[in-house]
Amino acid sequence: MPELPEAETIARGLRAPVEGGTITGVSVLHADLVEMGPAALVRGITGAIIEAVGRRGKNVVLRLEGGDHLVVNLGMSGRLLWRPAHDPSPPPSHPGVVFRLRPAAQTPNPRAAPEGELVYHDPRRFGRIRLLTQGAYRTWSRSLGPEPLSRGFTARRLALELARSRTPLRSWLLDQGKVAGVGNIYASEACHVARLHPALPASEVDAAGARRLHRAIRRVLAEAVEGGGTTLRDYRTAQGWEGAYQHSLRVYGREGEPCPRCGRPVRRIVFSNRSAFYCPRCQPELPNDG
DNA sequence: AGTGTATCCTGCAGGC
DNA sequence: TGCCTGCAGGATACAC
Repeated sequence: MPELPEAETIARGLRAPVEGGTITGVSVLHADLVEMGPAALVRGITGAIIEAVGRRGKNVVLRLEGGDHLVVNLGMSGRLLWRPAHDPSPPPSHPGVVFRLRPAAQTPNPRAAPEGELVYHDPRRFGRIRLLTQGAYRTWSRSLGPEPLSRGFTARRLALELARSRTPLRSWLLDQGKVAGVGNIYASEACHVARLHPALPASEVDAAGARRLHRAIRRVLAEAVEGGGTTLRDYRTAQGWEGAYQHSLRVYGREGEPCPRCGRPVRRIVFSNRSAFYCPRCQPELPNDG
């Protein structure tokens, strides 16, 4: 899934319909999606007002009145879909949890205001929904690395952290404790933009490489947010639309196609059981190769 | 510490 | 058409 740009796009699309709304009911269709169990979720959020919709890493976060946070990790195939009342479009095929909402905008007769639904949809059910108290949320958030699009994510900090690990760069980037929100697609894309081999040990990235990587991560993620995310198969925005960034991918999923920089065929390698895509010419094995 | 493997699941593409 | 295999954006636990 959904990596940072997809979670960000979903969060943005939920703000208008959801913020300020009240959760009037919850239906849990797949209990395995709810970390603390359906009963505790229903008890914990029914009647709560959603104060803000945000994102942390790849997670969509609903901040509730009173300080609790509803954290949604979309796994591989999760969607968060806003369905206005009386929406004529067909309902989601794999609903897992349905939140019924009374919108913030008060009509003259609030009881007449139609409810909408926020549907968590997830065919593979790798996603997880959890309700955290304010303190638990802070603890969880601190376990994640910096937000790559925030000011706290600096080239200097990145260089210092890279130097501490010999794990392959792609694996390092997938570690949510190092940088929050990068997944397999954008890890390959960022490595390509930075001209660093995905299997290069992190500590072998030199100072110039770390500066390029810092810029590349931010550029790729920001571009993908602008494109509304990457739809390969499952991802949709909160409105059910596909993203557009799949048309702008440089190397991910493009084995054998020409590198957009030099024209050499893109290669695919597998390590840690996952594919990485790279250009053998632009991203040589060793930092001072080629 | 880091890596490979397996696990949770379903859907889909490709080969036969 | 149908069966089988492999693969997929994530996260975690385990053995080595």
